[in-house]
Amino acid sequence: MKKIYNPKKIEPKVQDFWNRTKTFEVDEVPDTDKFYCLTMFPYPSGQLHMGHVRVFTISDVIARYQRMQGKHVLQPMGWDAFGMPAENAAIKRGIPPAKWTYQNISDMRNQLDRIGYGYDWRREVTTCRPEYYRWEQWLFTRLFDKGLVYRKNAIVNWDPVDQTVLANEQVIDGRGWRSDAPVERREIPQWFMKITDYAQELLDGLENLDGWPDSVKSMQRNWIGRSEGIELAFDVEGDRDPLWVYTTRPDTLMGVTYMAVAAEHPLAVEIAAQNPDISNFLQECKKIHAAEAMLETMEKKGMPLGISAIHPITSEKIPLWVANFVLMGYGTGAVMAVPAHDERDWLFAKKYGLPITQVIEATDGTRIDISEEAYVSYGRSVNSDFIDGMEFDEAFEAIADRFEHEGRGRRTINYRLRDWGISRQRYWGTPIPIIYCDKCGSVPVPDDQLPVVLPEKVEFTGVGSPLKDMPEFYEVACPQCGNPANRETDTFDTFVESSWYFSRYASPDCDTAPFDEREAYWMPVDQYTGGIEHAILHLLYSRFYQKIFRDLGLSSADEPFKNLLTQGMVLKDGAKMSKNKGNTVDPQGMIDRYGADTVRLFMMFAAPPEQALEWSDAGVQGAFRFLNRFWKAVQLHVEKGRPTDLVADMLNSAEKDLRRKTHQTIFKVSDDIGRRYTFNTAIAASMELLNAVTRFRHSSDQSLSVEREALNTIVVVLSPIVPHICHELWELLGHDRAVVDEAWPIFDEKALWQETLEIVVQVNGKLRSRIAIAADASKEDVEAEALNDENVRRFIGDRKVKKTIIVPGRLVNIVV
RNA sequence: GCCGGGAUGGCGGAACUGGUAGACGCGCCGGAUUCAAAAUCCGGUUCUGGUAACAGAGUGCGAGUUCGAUUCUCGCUCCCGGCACCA
Repeated sequence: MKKIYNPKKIEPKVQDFWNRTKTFEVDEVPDTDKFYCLTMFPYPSGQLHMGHVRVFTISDVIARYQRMQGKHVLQPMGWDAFGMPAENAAIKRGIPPAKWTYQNISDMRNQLDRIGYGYDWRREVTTCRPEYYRWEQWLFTRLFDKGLVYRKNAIVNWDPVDQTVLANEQVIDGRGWRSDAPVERREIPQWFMKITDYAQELLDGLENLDGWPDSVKSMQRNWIGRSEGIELAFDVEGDRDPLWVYTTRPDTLMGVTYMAVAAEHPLAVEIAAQNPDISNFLQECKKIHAAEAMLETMEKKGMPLGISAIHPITSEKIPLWVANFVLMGYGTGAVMAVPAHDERDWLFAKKYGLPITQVIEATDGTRIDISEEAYVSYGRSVNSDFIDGMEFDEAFEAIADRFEHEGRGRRTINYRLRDWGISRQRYWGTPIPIIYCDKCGSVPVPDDQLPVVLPEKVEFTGVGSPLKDMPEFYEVACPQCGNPANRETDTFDTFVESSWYFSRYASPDCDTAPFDEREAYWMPVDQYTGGIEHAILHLLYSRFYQKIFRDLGLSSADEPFKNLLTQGMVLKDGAKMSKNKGNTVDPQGMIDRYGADTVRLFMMFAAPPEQALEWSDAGVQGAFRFLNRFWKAVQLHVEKGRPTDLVADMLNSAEKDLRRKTHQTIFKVSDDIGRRYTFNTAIAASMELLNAVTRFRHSSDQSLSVEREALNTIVVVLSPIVPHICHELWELLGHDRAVVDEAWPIFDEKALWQETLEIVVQVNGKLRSRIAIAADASKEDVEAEALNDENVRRFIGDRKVKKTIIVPGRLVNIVV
C-alpha cells in the first residue's frame, strides 16, 4: 500500500515540528562560526507577491545550506512599515494608515509561515513602532550635534490644487496624479544628511567589497561620480563679481565660445529683474519636473543674458546665457561651453548659431570635422596659446598652475553625489525630532523626550499632512528656553528606516540604544539578498549609516553587507507583475493548490537568481510532477527492504556508474548552491540523478545499497530547496535525526574515477567523431587513436596534417 | 539623455577558465495502460536534406582575433533596471 504525496498534510506537520523544536531560534554563541543571512525586508502591502516569494526562497535556501555546513545561522524577518501606500489606502478606504499597516503585517506573516521559511520570529522588527523609530530619532539628534545634518531650501513637486507635495512617481506627464493640475517646482526648507562627507570613503570602500556584483559596484561608483577638475573665475562685464565655473576639461579652455548659468543662478535672477523675457524664461524653467531623467531628456533651451564674460587668456568677450540644463546644485551652477569638444554644448551651439572653435586634435592623426559632431576624446591642444602642443595631463597642470598662481583658479575634486534630503511632507513616517523656537532656532528633541510618537489616530484627507492640523502634536515648549515653540511636522524619508534595520535584528529588544553588544556578534551581514532596483539608493544609504554607527563608536564594522546577491524580477508574459497590467499570480492560490515545496522548487528551477524569471503555470505543474516522482521513487525503494552495508570494492559496473553519478551530483550541487548560487542547475543535477535511479536495474545484493545512497543524497541536497517533503522522506528512509539538522554530504573522490573517457575529435574545428580512450592514455596514444578513426580519415582525405591540438580528457582538433 | 544589465530550439533555461551548443524542465509528436478519458509509464523532439548512416546551417545584427568563439574585441538593434520624494 503506497502513500500518495500530499503536501497539504505533510507541510503543516513539518512546520509544526520546526516550531516545536525551535529549530530556527538562534542566540549568540561566542566562538561559533556565525552566518547572518538576510533579505531586504518587505513593505507590508497586504499581499505577498511572487517577487517576495522569490527573494525569501533564495535566502532560505542559502540559510538552510549554511546551517548544514555547521554554521550558526540567523535569518530574521521584519517590516518596512512606513510609506505612501498606507496613506493612499487611507484616502481610498478611510482606514487609518496604522490600522491598515498592522493588519497587513499580520496577514503577511501568516502567508510567510505557510511557505516554510526558517525565520527567528522573536527578532521581528516593525519600523512604524516607536520602539524602533525612537533610535532613528536618537541618531538624528546625534548627527545634528556633530553637524552631519543641516537644513536648506530644496525643490519639490507642488500640486497647486491638492496643496500637497508630490513624489516623482505621482507626477504623470507634468501633472498631479489625482488633481491632473500642472505641477510646479517649489523651494521649501528641508533637512539633509551630509552623505557627501563620506563620498570618498564610500567610493574607496567598494574596492574591498569582493562579495558584491561588479555591476552594483560600478553603478555606485558612477553615482558617486568623483571627478578631478579646476574651478576657474571669468570676469564679467560691468560692476559684477567674477563668474566661477567648474570644468574637468581645462585643456579646452581656448575653445570656450559661450557660457551658461542655471536658472536659479544669482546672475540670471539679477538680469531677470530688469528683463521680462528672461524673467518669463526663468518662470518656464520652474515648471520642469524635479526628476533628473526628465531634465536630461527634455529639449535643451536657453536665452542670452545680454552681458558678456571676459576670456581670461584672450580677453575676448564671451556671451553669457541662461540654460535649462545647467544644474544649480552641481559644481558652481555655471559652465563654460566648448561646443567643439562637448556633445551637449555642440548641440546647443548648433541650435542657437553660436561659434564652434576646435582646440583639440587627435594624437593619431585622425581627421576631425567639428562641423559634423563634437570631438570629445582627449587629444593634443591646438590654437591654444601657451598650451599648444600639450596633451591632456600636461595642459591640465599648466592651466591649473597658471590660474592658481593668479589667484583665479583652484584644483577641485567634485562629486556627482548630493547630500541626502530626508524631509518628507507626509504623515505616515518617523517624525523628525526638531523643535523650532523663535529664540533658540532649530532645537533637537532631548533624549528624555524621545521618542516623538506619531499619533496613530488621525483623520486622513490627502490634502497636506494631518500633523499640520494637530496643535496637540506641534505646539510644544522649547526644550532650551521653555517658551512656546513649534514641532517639525515633516517626517523622515523611509530610506532612513531601511538603512539600519539589519543591525536592529541583532538586539530588537534593546531599549537603551539602537542595539547592544549582540550587534558585534552578528554584523556584518554575511549574505544580503534583494532586488537589483536597490543597487544604488538603499545600498548606498545603508553603507553610509554603517560608517556613521562606526564613527559614533557603536559598531566596529566598516561595511554592512559582506556578500550581495541581486535577484531579478518575476515576470508574466514578459512584463513585471503588477495590478495595473492585471498579470499577477497570487502565491497563496498556488500554495493552496500544489503546496509550498512545489512553488519553492519552481521558483528556484525556472531561472538563476540574478535573471528575470518568467512565470509559467505549466512549469509549476512540472515541478509538482517531479516531487510526485521523487516521492514515489523513495516509497518504492523503501518497500524493497533494508539494504546491506555498501562495499565500494564489490560493485559491478552498473552499480559503479550509479555511485559515480551520486558523487558527481554531490560535487555539482555543493558547488552550485554553495558557491555559484545557481539553484536551477543544482535542481537539474538532482533530477538527473533521480532519472538514473529510475532507470537503474538491480543486479546484485549491493544494488539496493547503491540505490539507497543515491536517494539519501537527493533528499539531503534538495532539503534546503524543498524542506517539507525532504523532512518526511528522510524519516521514511529510516534516519533518526531530522534532515534540517544533518550535515551536508561530502563526495568520495574515489567514486568519481572512470576507466574510459569519451574524447571529441574535430577536423579543422568541426566535430567529426567521438572516441573512447583509457583515462590514463598518453597524448600520443590519443592522437594516434584519433587519426585512426574512420570518419576522421575521411575528412582529412589526402590533405596534410598541419598540427594537432589536444585538450586532455576533452578533445582533439586536427588542423589540415 | 546618462549609468548598469540582458538577448541561445516552439517556451523557461544549460554550456562555470576560449574546447562536444541545446543538460534539466515545459510543450509537442508517437507508443503502452484504459471501455474511454485524466493521471502515469516508455520513446522521439534546433532547423534543412536524407528511410538511415550522415551532411549542411545555427547562440539578436555586422565585422574582427583564434586551430577552435554562446564565451574575447569593436560597431549597432531591441528589451529590462536605476536616475536622488515608489519601495
